[in-house]
Amino acid sequence: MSYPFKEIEQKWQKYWEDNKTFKAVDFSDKPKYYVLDMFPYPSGVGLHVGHPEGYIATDIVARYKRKKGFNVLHPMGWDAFGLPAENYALETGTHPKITTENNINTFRRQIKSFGFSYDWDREINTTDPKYYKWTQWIFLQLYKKGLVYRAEIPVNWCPELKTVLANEEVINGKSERGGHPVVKKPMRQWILKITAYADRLLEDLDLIDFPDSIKEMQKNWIGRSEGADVVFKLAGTEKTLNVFTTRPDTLYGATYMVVAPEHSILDELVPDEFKADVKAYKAKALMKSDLDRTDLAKEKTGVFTGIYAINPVNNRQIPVWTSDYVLITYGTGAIMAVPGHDQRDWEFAKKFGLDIIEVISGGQIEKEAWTGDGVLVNSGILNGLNGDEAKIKITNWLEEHKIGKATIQYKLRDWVFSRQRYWGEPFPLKFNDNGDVILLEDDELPLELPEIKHFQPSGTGESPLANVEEWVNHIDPETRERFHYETNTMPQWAGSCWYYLRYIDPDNEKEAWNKEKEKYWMPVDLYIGGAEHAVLHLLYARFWHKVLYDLNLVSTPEPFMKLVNQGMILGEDGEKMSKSRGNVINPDEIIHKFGADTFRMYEMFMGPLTRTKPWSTSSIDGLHRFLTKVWNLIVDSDGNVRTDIKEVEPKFETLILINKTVYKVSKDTENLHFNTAISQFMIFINEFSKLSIKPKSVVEDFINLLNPYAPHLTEHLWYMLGNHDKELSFYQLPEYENKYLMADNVKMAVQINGKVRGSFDISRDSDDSTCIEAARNIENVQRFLEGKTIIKQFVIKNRIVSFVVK
RNA sequence: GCCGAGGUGGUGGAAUUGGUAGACACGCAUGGUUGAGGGCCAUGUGGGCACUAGCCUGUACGGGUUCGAGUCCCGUCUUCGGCACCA
Repeated sequence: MSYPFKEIEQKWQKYWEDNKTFKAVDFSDKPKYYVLDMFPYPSGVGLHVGHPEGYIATDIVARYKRKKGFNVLHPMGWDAFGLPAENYALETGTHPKITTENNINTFRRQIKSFGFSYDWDREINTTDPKYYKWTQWIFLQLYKKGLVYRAEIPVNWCPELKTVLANEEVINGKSERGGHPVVKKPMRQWILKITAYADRLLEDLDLIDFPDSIKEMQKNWIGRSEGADVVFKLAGTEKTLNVFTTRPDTLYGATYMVVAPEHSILDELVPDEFKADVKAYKAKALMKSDLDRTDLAKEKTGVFTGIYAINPVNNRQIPVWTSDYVLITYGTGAIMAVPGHDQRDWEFAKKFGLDIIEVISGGQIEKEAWTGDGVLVNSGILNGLNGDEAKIKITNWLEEHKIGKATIQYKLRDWVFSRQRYWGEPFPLKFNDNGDVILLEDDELPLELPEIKHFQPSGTGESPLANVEEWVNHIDPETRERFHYETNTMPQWAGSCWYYLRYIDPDNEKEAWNKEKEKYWMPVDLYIGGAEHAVLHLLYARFWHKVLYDLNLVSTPEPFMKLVNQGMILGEDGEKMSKSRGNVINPDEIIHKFGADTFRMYEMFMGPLTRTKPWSTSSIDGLHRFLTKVWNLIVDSDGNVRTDIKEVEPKFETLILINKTVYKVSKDTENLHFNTAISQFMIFINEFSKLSIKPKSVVEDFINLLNPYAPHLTEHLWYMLGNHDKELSFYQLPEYENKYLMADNVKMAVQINGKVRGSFDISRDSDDSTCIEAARNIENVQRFLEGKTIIKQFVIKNRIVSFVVK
């Protein structure tokens, strides 16, 4: 059995599109609700079943909220810059623009087949010059605010492919394509000063409702740690060596120092007899690929530099080593090593025979470093204090002597914002022959990508744009001054950092968005997408938003109030879906066979939205059966409304059933517990279909309630039932009445020593003695009470009568 | 190694503040409808003993608190996600 879903779904999708049913209106007396999906990258393989999971969830919420009286903004667009289209162009010569357009058309068609209530008039595309004009404009605002700089940064250079690779293209130190070795090579890059916002990105996590795991990941990524900077004098020179430490309390235990192989003192101060060793070590460390680094993680390496530092607290001379376990990118690129109380330093000291001194009691430092708490020993002025006291005392001491101060360090690094690629936003700036940076004026935007035919990298690591002589170089027609454009482009994150703002005012040609509209729609109330964007996208977008907030361009400190990650959908074999495993499910086929409404309900019924769960094609039958039952409840075999649906007053039990359903579905929908809401729909149908006469008002309430989940079928049935004045999508949802939620009778269980020995029906809120009386009357209960002494008896209202016996 | 989230029937999964574990669905079994198949309807379905009322046992494993634990506490194992020498 089935029902004519194909006709119904086509009919209503066309109706909604023709009538722009779901157009979001700017400004309204109604409260607003902004529900956002992470927009997709339109890949060549089309939509897979994981994509729609989040989209279905947001669509149910959007439709639900609309029917609860909210003015809903629910948009969709395309994050279309990126590597795959460019790599495809390299292989086939097809321009990324063409590929992108084709892919978008496929994605749009597929997404529309689900009947989502997007306002398609707000569709955006990050590769559209009308869109990236404003991405460039925002970059200029960041630049003018002093948040952009250029620096030599090591990038992933693949000599074989003659190109620079993104981190995600490097797997275990080799290129994803071809498996060629990848090395670090310094190149000049544009960098955004995200570290300037580290503290606020951290603190403001408190303002937003994100999953704990995501907050935790962002916290770790930002990696704030409190400690102190300490200045060490170097023996025999006026130079000093600065370190950052989180354990200033262990300063007396510092027996040597380590600098990163890239540290500048290695170029200046190494005595001649050590130069060769140090140079060799540095060369080896720099040549190391990522693969080697992780492989060698266990065994410490390093060389003595011949330099000595002086521990300021005890004037002890300690050797300075260099080792790649100290990172140039964190802190000052140098550490004071306290082998007694840091495991890495301990291992290094053991290997190279350096002194290990105990300064915190409690451990056995001959066996391993002691990182726990304890009382300070062998520590001069700190002896006898505990760790926290010692930290404060020594930090004050350092500050008094002007050789240190309390500091906060972040793991977060500035954001390398350029890519040596064609298919991205060009930077809105140019250079004159002196190399000065000249920002483009607003009226020169967008700086469009030139049309090109060859996408080969230049061979020097520059982007393919470097080959386009006529685009790169130009001469000012008036001043005859020569300029050249930047050939790097922006990373894929750029467009997705602010797209949620463009939806608010997508056609605005004068400004990125209108401020009044921004004030009306922002912030995003609910944002749903995959957990793979836990850190980067969400952190970058939050960063841009905060900058825009400081520039008074947006009205909220955070862009997304509530974030939910949908779980991954696995193949039927419980493995991740992939072409190679052959377990990929094509949503087109499922919709063709069962219809969009069935697909929507199935994916929501599978389990909690946030959990990973395997696909099961046979389970879809159950949902299709359910919708067919709904159809058959109302429509007879001739296609007419059944005659047992009558305009009669519902019986009390029927009112209980529908009110319970309204209550449960409303509550579950608001909490995104779609699976249990659907279960309640099924319970309703199973009970209700037993009635010989079906009250029309109850049928209508049910159809109304089901609408956000199965919009096509319900819209159709609603119309069949004779409601022609307006779409069901705009009817208010039914409300429940409390008096029907509490049944008059309750079923209570009887426990003896905690085991259930029977149950009985009794009127709600009966007093304790009545309940005990009823419980004692049960035969099986009597059997267990016989010959026993009752020590205790009590009643949990409307639930349990409990006897404790001996 | 560290951080985070999980572990409930053959399967996906339900279970207010601790209060009748397994809702709902898939699958399976039996019966009905049908020329047959499919579909649909009915009944049953954690394991075990009785198979009628009922009893024992059971939510990764081992302890504990409680009249009562999937839920709370301690320990262990395990799966998934993230980070990875961050001083």
